[in-house]
Amino acid sequence: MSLNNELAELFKTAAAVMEIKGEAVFKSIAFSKVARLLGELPFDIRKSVEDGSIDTITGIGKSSRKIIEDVVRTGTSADIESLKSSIPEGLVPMMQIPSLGPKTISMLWKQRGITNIGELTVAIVEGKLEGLKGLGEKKIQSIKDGITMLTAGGGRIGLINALPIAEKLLEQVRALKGVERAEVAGSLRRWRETIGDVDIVAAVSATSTRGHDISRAFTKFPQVGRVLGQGETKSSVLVDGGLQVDLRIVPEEHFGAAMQYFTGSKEHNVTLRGLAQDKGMTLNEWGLYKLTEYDKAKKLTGKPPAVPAVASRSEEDIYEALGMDWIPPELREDRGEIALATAHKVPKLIVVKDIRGDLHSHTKASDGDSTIEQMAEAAIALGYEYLGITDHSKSQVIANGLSVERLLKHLEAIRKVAAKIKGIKVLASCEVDILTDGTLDYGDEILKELDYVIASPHASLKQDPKKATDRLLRAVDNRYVNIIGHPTGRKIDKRGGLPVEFETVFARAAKAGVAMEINAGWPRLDLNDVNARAAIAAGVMLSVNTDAHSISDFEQLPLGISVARRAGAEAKNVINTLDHTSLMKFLTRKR
DNA sequence: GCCGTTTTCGGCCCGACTGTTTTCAGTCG
Repeated sequence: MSLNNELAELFKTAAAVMEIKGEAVFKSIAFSKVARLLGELPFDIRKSVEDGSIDTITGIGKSSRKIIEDVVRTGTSADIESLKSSIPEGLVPMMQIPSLGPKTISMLWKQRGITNIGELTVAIVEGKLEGLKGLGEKKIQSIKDGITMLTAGGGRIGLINALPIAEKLLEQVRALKGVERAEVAGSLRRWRETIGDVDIVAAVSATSTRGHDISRAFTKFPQVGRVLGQGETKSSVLVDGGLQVDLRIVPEEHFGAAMQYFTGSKEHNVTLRGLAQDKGMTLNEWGLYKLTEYDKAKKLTGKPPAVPAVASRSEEDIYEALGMDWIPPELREDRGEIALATAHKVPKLIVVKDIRGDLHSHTKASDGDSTIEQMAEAAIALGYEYLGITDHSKSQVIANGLSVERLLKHLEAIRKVAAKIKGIKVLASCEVDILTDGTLDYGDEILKELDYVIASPHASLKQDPKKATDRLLRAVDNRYVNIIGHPTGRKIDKRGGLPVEFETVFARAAKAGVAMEINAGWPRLDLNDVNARAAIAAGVMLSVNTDAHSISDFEQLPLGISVARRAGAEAKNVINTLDHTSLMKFLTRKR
């Protein structure tokens, strides 16, 4: 784990400890913010400590800075250690249990001596929680269920698995009587790589009283396994497979506000609501309101009041009323997008249709399922101008990598297809392994025979940062290398991949004219959004490819595009939006 | 704990739902 991530974990733990101890909530919020910040920093925090620029990072104050400096210099922080040792270690992981929060954990500890999830499980089974204030039969049951869900590996599921489930449910919701329109919100709308739950917002006409019926009908869908909650405006269920799905029902005039609110992210919304306050307004799931009117009415009724909203019908209205451009959901992570929107400088994000060809694909020659012709025909059907055939190199024995002899024959076969087939340029290339020390799997005398070269790490993905960084640098330096494929080799939920110091690699790649791939194949999505964002900032070109091993794999392109969009990429940042002539200019300028 | 062209002190986002409550605390997103 990188130092940034280690520190992020440290601050996360510290925040949890403070919550359990019941310290001022804003302290733990501040530490949570520092944790998130560190996890997303595109550079090594060590550098900021050394050159003093840590002072300029908003969110890191005096206390956090001391903790970070201590850890950088000595490997540990006395402040954090004493905080951690002030409560039993096992209490912190209990925070992961759904429906169990800091207050209850603290009570369980003080009144029943429970200090970890195991003891809690035993206490429930033995009926030792009875008689505790606020813990009735149902609450205990929901804690029990929460533990089961957590230990079953519960939590987030992959984007690729959530998409079809959500699509089906959306269709069913739209078909319900009284529903005027419905859309998916939440992290799925933001295309996060993993999804905690699916959020669906449904609009009913302003005069409709069908909220309850719709809510009820939703909980009766055939794929619903369990109903977690059901109200007039909101229902939560678990569908088969354990995924939580929330439905919110709002009058149509509040649809935009509800979509904005439930799309999140939470951090984006918190910042936005702070901004609304600065402007004398308040923003909630019902709309944007003038604070004076809203407060006055709320004091009278004690409830969210029915005063006219400044904006609520569409998201565009809300952002506009706050003085900014509408922000694409993929950017709503509080990573600077609100400042951009206020300055009217929101990037015109790349879309799937901008892509003119795929530069990473496999055939039967190595470990693909289809022939060169089949892949080319599929690419034509997608409207592509070009397709790069990039089978594996000789070290990928498991993937039937090509020996030099087989490669030369394969190149001939590709060129034969290229000459014959109309309507697409088929490029003869290869996905060449970047070996452990950064040398490539073929010598230059072979590489120069290829139209271009994509070089990727496949094995030895547990190197230390220095070795991993040098490995990629050496590949970037090769005069024939044009693209670094899936630069870290990570697989979502399976392995972390190489701990590359990307600041260094990106600087070199920008200078050398080497593109970095966003591999759209699940579960790679590599580079990820944060690294791709840093690449763009460093002036590096990206290449979004599917790494297709069969013609159906081309369909995964939207996943890669979503990563590019989350990184703030425009078409001009991605080489395979170029027409064929411009692309070849890019690919040959190093030679 | 962090922040500041209204503030170095006094703020800091907001509502729904649940359960166990006779008016609210805890949790969640």
